[in-house]
Amino acid sequence: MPVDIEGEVPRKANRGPAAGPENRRALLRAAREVFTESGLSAPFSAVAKRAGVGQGSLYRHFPDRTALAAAIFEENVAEIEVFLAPEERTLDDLFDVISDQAVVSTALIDLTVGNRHDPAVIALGARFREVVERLLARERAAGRVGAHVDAADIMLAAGMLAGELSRIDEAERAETSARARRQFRRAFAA
Amino acid sequence: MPVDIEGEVPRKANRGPAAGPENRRALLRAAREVFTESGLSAPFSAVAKRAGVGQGSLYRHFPDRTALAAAIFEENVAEIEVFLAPEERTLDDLFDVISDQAVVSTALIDLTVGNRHDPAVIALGARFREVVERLLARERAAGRVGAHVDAADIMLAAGMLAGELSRIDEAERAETSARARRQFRRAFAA
Amino acid sequence: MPVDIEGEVPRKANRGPAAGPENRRALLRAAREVFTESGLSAPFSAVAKRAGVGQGSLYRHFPDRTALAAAIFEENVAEIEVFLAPEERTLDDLFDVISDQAVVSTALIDLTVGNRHDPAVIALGARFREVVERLLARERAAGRVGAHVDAADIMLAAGMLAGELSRIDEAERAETSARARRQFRRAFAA
Amino acid sequence: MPVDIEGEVPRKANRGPAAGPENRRALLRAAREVFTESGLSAPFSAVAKRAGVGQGSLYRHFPDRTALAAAIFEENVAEIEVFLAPEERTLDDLFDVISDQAVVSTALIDLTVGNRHDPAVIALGARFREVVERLLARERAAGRVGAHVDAADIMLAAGMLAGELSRIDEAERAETSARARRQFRRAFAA
DNA sequence: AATGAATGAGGCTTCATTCAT
DNA sequence: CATGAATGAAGCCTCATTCAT
Repeated sequence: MPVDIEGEVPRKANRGPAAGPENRRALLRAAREVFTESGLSAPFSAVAKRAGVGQGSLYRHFPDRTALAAAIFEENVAEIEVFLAPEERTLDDLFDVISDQAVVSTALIDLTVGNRHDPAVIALGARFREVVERLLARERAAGRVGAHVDAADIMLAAGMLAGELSRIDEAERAETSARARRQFRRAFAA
Repeated sequence: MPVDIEGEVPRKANRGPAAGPENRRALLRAAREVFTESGLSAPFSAVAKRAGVGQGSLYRHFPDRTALAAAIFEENVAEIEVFLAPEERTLDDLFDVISDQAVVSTALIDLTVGNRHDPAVIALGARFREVVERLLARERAAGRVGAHVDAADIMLAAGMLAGELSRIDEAERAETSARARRQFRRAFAA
Repeated sequence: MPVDIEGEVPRKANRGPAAGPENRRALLRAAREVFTESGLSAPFSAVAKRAGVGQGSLYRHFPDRTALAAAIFEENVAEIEVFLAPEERTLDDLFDVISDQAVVSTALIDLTVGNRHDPAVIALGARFREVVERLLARERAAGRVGAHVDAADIMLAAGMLAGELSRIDEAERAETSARARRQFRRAFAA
Repeated sequence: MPVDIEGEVPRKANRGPAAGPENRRALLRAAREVFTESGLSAPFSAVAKRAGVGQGSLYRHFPDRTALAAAIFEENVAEIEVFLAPEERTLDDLFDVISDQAVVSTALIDLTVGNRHDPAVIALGARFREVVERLLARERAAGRVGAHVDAADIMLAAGMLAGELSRIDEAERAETSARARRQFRRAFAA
C-alpha cells in the first residue's frame, strides 16, 4: 500500500550509451524466449519486460515487430552459415539445425512472410539460399542427391518442416521430424 | 450513448428465429472469407459484420473461435469425404482438395492445433484419418504407393503442404503445390 | 455437429394460457434462487433459464427487475404477516423471519431502495410497517419493550440486520444474527 | 474508427511519468465521487473519465476493482486512525466518522466483502480492528461502555450502520444515523 | 400467450505507441 | 540514450430488450 505522498519514483539508473549493445542482446534473447513460449502474438511489451529493459529502448533498437524478427532471423542464418560451412556437412545436418530452430523460426517465418518485401528480409532470404546452394552442390557431387533436386526444393522442404514442427507439441517433434526427413531423403535421393 | 440524431433508430429488423439456420450459414461463409483474407487473427467481430449478423448471434451459434473453426473444419472434412469416396480417387486428388482448401484450412489448423484436446476437434481428426486410410489402402493395392508409407505419412504431408500454401502468396501457390507434390510422389512411390 | 440443412427447430410446446400462473410461480422461485446464488446483478435471463421459461414470458410477467423484486418482496411480506399474526409472536420471532429471509431480502432491499417511489414498493412497505406496529403494540403491552421504542426503530433494526446478514458468509450468519439480536434486545428493553 | 475529420488528432498530451502520483490521487478522488453517485456498479471506465485519465492508466494504478476499493479503504482507515487517536475520542466519534464515510464506505464494504480473502483487505480489516480495540478499552475504562461489549460488537454496529446509511436517501441520513446511535448507545451502556 | 433467437449497445481489458524526464 | 508511465483505440464478450413465429 504505497502511500506515495510525495512520489519517489525509484527508476532504474540510466547506464548510459554503454548499455546499448548489451540491451540489444538482452532483447534478442528475450524475444526468442517470449515468442517460443507465447507465440508471435505475445505482447510486444513482454519482450521488453523479459529483457529487463524499458519499452522505449525496445522501440529504439527495433522500430517494429518485423525489425525484431529480422534480427532474430539474422542470428539464425548466421548460425546456419557457420554450422554448415565445413565440407562434411550434409543435407541431414541442415534439417537438424532447422529442427532445432523450428519453434522460434516459424513465428519468424510467419512474421517475415507477412513482410516479404522488406529489404532486410529479402537479404536474409538470399543468404539462406546461398547456404542451401553450396550445400546442394556438394551433396549432388557426392551423389547423395539426385539431379532432379534444386535449391527451391530444399528450401521448400525446410520451410514445410519448420512450419509443421512449430505447430505441434514439444513431445511429438522428434518423431515428426524423423518422419518428415525420411520422406525428404527418399524424395531427394539420387 | 446513441445520439439519436434524427429520432432515427435504424436497428435492423429482428427477423425472428426463422433467421437462425440462414444466419449460421452466413456466418460460416463469412468466416471463411474473413479468415482467408485476414488470417486467424482477424477480429472475431469482423465475421459477424461480414455476415450481416449481430455480434450476439455469432456468439450464440459459435461460443468461441474454436467452435467456429470446428464447424468450418467439419464442412471441409465432409467435402473431402464426399470427394474422395469414388473408387477412382487417388492420392493426387487428396492433395488437390487440400490445396484448394489450404488457405482457410491452415487458419483452421493453427486454431485446431491450439485446441487439440477439444472433443469436436478430435472427432474431426478421426474422420479425416479414416478417409486417408481408405485412400491409402486403395493406392497401395493399386501399387501406386509403397509399403513403407502409412497413414501418418500422408497426414503429415497433407499438413505440411497446407501449412506452406497458407503462408505464401496466392501467385506462388500453384507452383509450390506442384513442387511439393512432386516430392511427395517420389517419397511415396512403390 | 448438427448439419441442420433444413433447420427443424424443436421448440418447447406452447402449453397455452393455462401455463400462465404456473410460469409465474416458477419464475419467482427461480428468481429467489438466482438472486441468492449470484446476487442482484445476475443476468436477468438467468432467471428465465432457471425457471425453464422463455425470455419473453419473463418479461410478460415482470416487465422489469423492480416488478420482479416487488413480487418477491410481496411474498416475503405475506409470509411475515401470516407468521406474526398469532398473539404469542414476539420481536424475536420477527428477527427470526428476517434472518431467514435475509439473503434474498437484501438483494431485494437494494433493489427496492433503488425504486423507492414505485407505488408497489410503497404499498409493500406500508404493509410491513403495519405488521411491525401491531407487534410492537403487543410487546409494549407485555412490558417486553420500552416506551422509547417506536416502529421506525424496529424497522431500522430489521433493515440493518438483513443488510448485514446478506453481506457475510453463510457460515457467519448464525453468530452474527445472534450478536445483533443481543444488541437490539438490550436497546429495546423496557 | 476515428473519422479524423480535419486531420485533427486531439490526443491528450502525454504529461510523462511526472503525472503518475497526481493521476493516482485524481483516480482515488474520482472513484469516491463516482461510487458515491452511482454505486459500485458504475462503469469502471467512468472513474478514468472523471479523473481525466486514460483507461490504461487506471488499470496500471489499480489492476482491478478490488485494488481500487482497497486503496480507498486504506485512506478511510488512515483517516479513522488519525481521528480517533486522541485520548478524548469516544465511541460516538467513531460513529461520526463512519457516518461521514458511509456512502463510499459501503460501496467499499460490498466490494471488500466480495474479496474478503485478498491480503490487502485483510490487513486493512486488522488495522480497523486495532483502532476499535484501543477505543473500546478507553471507553470501558471510563465506564461509558459495559463489560458485555467486545470489539466484534462495535465492528458489527459500525458495519450495520454504514450499510444502512449507504442505502438510504441523503435526506434521511442524519435522522437515521441519530436513531441508530441511540440504539447502540443503549445497547452498549454500562 | 409462450418461445427463444436476433440485435447491438456498452462495459471490460489489453496493447501498440508516444514522450516527459 | 534509457526509462517506464500515459494514452486511447479496438477487440472481446455479455446482456437487456425486442419480436417473428
